[in-house]
Amino acid sequence: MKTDLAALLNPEQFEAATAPDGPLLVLAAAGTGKTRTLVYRVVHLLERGVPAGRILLLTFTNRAAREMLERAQSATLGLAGGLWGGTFHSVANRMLRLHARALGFPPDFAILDADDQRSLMGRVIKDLGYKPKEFPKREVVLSLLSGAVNRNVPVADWLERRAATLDETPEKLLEAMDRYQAAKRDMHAMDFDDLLVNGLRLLRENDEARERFQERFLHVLVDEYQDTNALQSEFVDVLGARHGNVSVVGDDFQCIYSWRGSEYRNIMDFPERHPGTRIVKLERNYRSKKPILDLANASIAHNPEQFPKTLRPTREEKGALPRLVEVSDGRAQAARVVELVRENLAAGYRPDQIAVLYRAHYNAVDAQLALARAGVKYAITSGTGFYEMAHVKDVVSLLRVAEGTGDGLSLARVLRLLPAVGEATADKIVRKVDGLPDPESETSREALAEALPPRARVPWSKLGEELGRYGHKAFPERVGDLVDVFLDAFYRERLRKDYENPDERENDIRELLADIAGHESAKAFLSDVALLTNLDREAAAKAAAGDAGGTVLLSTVHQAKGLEWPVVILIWLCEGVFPSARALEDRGGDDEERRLFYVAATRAKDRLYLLHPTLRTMPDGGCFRAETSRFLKEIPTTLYERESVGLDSADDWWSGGFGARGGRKAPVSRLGPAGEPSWRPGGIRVGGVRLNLPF
DNA sequence: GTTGGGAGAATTTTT
DNA sequence: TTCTCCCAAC
Repeated sequence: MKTDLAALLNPEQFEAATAPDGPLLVLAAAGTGKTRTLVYRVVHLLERGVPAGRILLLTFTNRAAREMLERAQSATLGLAGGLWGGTFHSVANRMLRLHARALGFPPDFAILDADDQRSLMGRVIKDLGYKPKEFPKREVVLSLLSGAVNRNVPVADWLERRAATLDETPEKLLEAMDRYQAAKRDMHAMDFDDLLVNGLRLLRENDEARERFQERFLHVLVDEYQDTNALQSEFVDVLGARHGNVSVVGDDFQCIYSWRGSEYRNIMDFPERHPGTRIVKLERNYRSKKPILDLANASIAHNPEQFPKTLRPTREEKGALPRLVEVSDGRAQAARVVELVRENLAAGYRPDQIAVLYRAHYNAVDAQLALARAGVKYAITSGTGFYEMAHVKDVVSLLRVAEGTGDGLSLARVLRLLPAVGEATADKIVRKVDGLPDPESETSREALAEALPPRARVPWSKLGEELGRYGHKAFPERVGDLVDVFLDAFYRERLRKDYENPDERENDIRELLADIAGHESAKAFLSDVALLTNLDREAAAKAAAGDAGGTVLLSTVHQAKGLEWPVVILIWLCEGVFPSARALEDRGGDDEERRLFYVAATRAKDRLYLLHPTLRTMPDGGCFRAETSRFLKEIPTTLYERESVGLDSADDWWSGGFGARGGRKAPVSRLGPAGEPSWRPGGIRVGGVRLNLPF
């Protein structure tokens, strides 16, 4: 029985979902059922008889891919099995694993995450003989390189364009970048950008691979197309060239990734690059009440150069005006957030119907603290993901060594965990064993042990013996055994010495083991561990928690994209924070920040709160006046109501009554709390998301 | 070469 | 507050 799409979709959505073969561009404003339409297009294709294996669905987050696949799967009673869906990075990864040799890589090439990239670049710069202060920071060099790569521009040209911002000659920068690229190649490793670059190169240069995938994918569908960069749009074009069935969905208003090379012009140029494109516009908003849309529309109207588009509300019930809340400073803001959360809970909303959104992770600190103290359950999407945490990466490196897929980096990482072994010793050994010891060979292990300082030999031999047995045990037990020995031999002690929360970290490792056991094999886990993000673990953790009402979510606006909540509390609407001062330095930065504000506002269904502190405190304890965000000032005052919470409501912290902190009548120059963390946070961790309490 | 203490800086967004 | 870097002592 076929799904009755006409009954489920409005006429425009229906047109998009059931459009005949050929290129299709769906311009979908926020909350107009974009994802729904794309899901039902997949459903339509499947029910029309297109085999799932011949459909490719590209998204920007794994979460989006998973959600869409699940929905398609249930709508078609399982027809969607075998459909390829995922981020550009993960799909490229999948293709590269199948054809790695064609590009001179082994199929089990490693993927460097941001942290690996940093250390590799740091090493390159050091090897070139620069002292840390003589050369731009490794992050700067990496981001320049990435900027060029993602725009598909020669690095030299890109450096020339950025000449004004450079502290070093292009020649020296290029030298460091070349060395970095060569080092990756020597290690048979790719970084995130390489997945895109090499994925595209594979399709362009390797006839077999190109034929295979072009033929295979009868339909290519792309979500959030406005966020594609030069590499990604070409990737789509090449894949779709054979059958010409490329369906893309996007909203130029919501392009918020141009800092990493996204080109919203891709979406405007799509019809030119794909002659015969059918264009469908979705403008009926099903999400937000009218006052929220009015505010969002008024804000985005300040941006030049967009496809003209107006969100039309379908929810005609009279909603409350968005409320602008002025507070004295970050702590008062946090207190107000708690009150607003409580008010809305009292009004009948569940915790998971409320979100607190902000520009940057660190903006969440105050609110987090206040919610924790108030006993409100919340979850937070933090900056460092589970798989990026040092102790998790230590274990992953160990696994790489055991599986024999390790490179010098992972061996060095494991060795450095031994007592009395530092960078130099580890490097010496890695060079000696040429990056890859044979864990099964006793002589190889002994040779390695000889190079170790005496203190490290006993712990190493314990681990070495287990490594020797590793290959003879079954998965996943062998992983558990290995990690147990690793912990007992020396790692537990290391955790105790280096960190304040060794037990929590050991728990993370147990969690990691459970995760690994959920995979088909250790190798399968290793091949995509770098691509797993904290968002992926979110749903799993939520399901595991099994909370009926869920939790209030704290999130950056970027990570909130594509999601919606009845109640949205947007904080830190100050000049320099939102819009971010750094972002404003870039060309078009103002526009992009405004799009980000638009995304934030359109997450709200019923109620939108816009908070802005009038004071900002600095890390050193000083403070200064914070200008109201331009995004608030440029909106007609009739579009929101104003509530002022002056210093009086912040009096409690002033007099020390703020929670159990034990107040101090602090002068303005020292607002930082001075108490010790004697309480436990009331929040939960979501997936890899850790509560990093600042004190 | 390693380790630990102390000084100084610091906060954009993500695959 | 934490992170990073630098320097002196083992």
